[in-house]
Amino acid sequence: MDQEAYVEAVLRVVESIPPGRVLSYGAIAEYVGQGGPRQVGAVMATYGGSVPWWRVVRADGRPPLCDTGEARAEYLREGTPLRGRLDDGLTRIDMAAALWSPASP
DNA sequence: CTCTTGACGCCGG
DNA sequence: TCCGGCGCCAAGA
Repeated sequence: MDQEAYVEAVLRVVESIPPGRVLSYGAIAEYVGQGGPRQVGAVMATYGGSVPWWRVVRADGRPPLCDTGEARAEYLREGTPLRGRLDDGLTRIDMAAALWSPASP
């Protein structure tokens, strides 16, 4: 699998994530079956601008570090399952409820 | 060829 | 919860 195919595979998965749900970098890498979480992150850093990047989160339920606050607004708008207080800037995602599986929509 | 770096992940302390 | 360390894979210096 060449670079372009890998990038497309990753973007395809990210675009297929329904509103209100999320996937972790690791989960995406696992589903694509190539590379690791860091590779997915690298793809997102370059081409993430054209996909719903806020639906891609860390395995521990935190949004990407690069998030400047836009993600939190999206979660509120889409009704993504969150945990804890939302006004403390530490928006965490309820992984158990929000994690989505590409294979079983 | 080696070393550093990164939108990561897991295990302690 | 926060912090640090180590593993991980690929790209760039």
